[in-house]
Amino acid sequence: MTAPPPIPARRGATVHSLSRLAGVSVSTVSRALKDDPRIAPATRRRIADLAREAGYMPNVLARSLSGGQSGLIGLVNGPMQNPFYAELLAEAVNQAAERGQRLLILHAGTGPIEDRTSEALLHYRVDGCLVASAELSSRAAAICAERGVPLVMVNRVARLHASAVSCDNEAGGRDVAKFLLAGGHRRPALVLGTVGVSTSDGRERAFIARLAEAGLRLALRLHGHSTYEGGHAAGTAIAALPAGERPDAVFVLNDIMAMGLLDAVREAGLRVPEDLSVVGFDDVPAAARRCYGLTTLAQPLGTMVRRGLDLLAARIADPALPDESVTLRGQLVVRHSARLPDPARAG
Amino acid sequence: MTAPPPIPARRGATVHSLSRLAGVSVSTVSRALKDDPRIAPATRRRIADLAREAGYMPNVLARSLSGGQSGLIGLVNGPMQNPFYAELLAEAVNQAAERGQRLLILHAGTGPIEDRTSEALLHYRVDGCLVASAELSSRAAAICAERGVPLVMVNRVARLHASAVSCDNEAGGRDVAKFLLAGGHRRPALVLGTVGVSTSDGRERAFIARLAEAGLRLALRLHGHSTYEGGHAAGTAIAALPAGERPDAVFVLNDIMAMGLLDAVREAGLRVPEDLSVVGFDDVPAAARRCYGLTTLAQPLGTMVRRGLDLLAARIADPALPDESVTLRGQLVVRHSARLPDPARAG
DNA sequence: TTGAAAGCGTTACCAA
DNA sequence: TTGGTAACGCTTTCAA
Repeated sequence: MTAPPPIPARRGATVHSLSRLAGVSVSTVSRALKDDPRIAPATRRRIADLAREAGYMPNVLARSLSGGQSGLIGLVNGPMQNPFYAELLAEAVNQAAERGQRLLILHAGTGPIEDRTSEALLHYRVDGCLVASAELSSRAAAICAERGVPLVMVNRVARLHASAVSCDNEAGGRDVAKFLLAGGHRRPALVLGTVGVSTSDGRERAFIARLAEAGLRLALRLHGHSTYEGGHAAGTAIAALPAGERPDAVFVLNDIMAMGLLDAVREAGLRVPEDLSVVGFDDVPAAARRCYGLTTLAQPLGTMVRRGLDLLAARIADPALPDESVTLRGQLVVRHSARLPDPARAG
Repeated sequence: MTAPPPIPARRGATVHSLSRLAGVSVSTVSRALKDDPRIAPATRRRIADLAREAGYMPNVLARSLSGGQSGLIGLVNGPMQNPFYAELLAEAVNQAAERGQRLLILHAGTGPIEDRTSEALLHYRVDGCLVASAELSSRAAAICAERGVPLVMVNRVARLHASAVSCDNEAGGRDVAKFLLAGGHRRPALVLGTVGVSTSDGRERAFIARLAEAGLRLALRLHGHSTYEGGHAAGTAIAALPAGERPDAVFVLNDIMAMGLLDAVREAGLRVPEDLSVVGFDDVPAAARRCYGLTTLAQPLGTMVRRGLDLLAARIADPALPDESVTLRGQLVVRHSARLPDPARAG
């Protein structure tokens, strides 16, 4: 009868077990593992080999406990039914991974954030947090500031205790107005999303201001939820207007609503852009599909995320850095949901 | 000259600082904070108050170091351009939050998973991991098994060292075949997504088997990337076929491709469903939009995620539990992208 | 009902 | 170039 085989170490290798195997101290192991130049190359290699064989996996939780960073970036995201947020998430995940950081999703949805959620941000000691949706409560933001957890708003205007990166909403609103005016539209309407979204203000203000310069006023101003359904409802309402009162162009403040609106007005029998021009904002991938062909103001999402992570990284390295806002210029992508400028007139 | 005000504790309250404030030991604080019945109610309340005032935030990293769980669930997700994965993510985030767990996103994209990514799973000591996309390398899976990290495949068939929850792909394929046959289609085609996706096999096999029972064979079998563009390319190819060789129905194995295919065949001038019936799989939200009106086999995504988290929770509690596969029945959602069964014939 | 102390895995400072 | 040791914040066992 043979002795039973030794039970393999269930809990994996640690710097401790490696130090015993290598016959060196834990500090040497720790240093060797992070390629500290002070460790003799031979020792370093030996430990690296041992670590590989043993299937050593550093415990980042322990590492961050010991003064370091967690490598965790929090993300407070908007509703994933909106492809803009889906894309934002994808960008953030991939770009963070390139920097050796991981995304902890704190929220992905509409509506206010539960207290439990905003606290998780602190519980998990994220190194920083990207906020792309419904405002974090000011209390949560204040706690983050107090604790030195940098916050960066993405596609949201700056707030107290947070940096921000967003599209130049004023320029965007103005560009859309200019484009619509050049197209000869005389009865422009505006469709806004969920109230209280900070980016809407700039877009609306600049849009209206530019119209005013041309002596025009808004023919209609509607509010809806920032969803496909919200846009659909707005479109149905517009299509139901008597022809004389109907706007000849609509600026919809985000693409997901613009798509809903487009479907609704077409269902109602209106032709786009002959009867109604539609312009969106965001340039989500689906906007390019033939069944939408949406003219829209593209946000430079990849760059926004990159700059957001940059701001975060800088503040993680030096928490004393002041809040900073960066504004990126978007670009009008012309497709066929809006009447094109008359060459004769524009010429 | 006044003494400078004391610098506030920069690093937040800890069980230690609270114990000093309350004049009790750290163990008492620790216990009081988790409502241990052994602590006198008065003490408990006093400590709770102190904790609130001090803005105490437990450090879950430290907690999990000390033998507990991290509360972190890993997610290896597919490309977010596919609304199916966006929805899956949203479900997972919200349902995990209800269970007091947070999602660590390890991957969100197409293509193989980098080693760094799959290792992060171990580095962060996730309690378990949901895998919804491209296979984790077998090596990673083996390590997880060895380390006792439960894995649950979602919308993927079971693999070694992992539980799984998926839609009944066989039943789904059969249901679609039955529906198409009842609609009088005689030249059915199949469009598959990215090769090697484990769920495709069952759908295809059952679809073909049911056709065979009716004496029919596949008129065409195409492969593409599981993207809108992949579907679009397939649609273009089908529309380019001479009318005599063209299939009269296509079963597209996922909705994102079905939408691309739908747009492509319509662009090419075909009428759906008069010239071609299209049936998808998944039932993503956009499938219901008027411009698609896609008949598709709906996956019970909410339930799939729920059962997935259940499987995980059970294995976190008892790592000795054997792997388990759960199969959920999907449901055909009939819209107007496919010719309806002839009532007389279906009689 | 409460306290003391060990331990979780790492890092970093101070010696050697 | 390497080792010892004290944190980091929390939980838990064992005593009292």
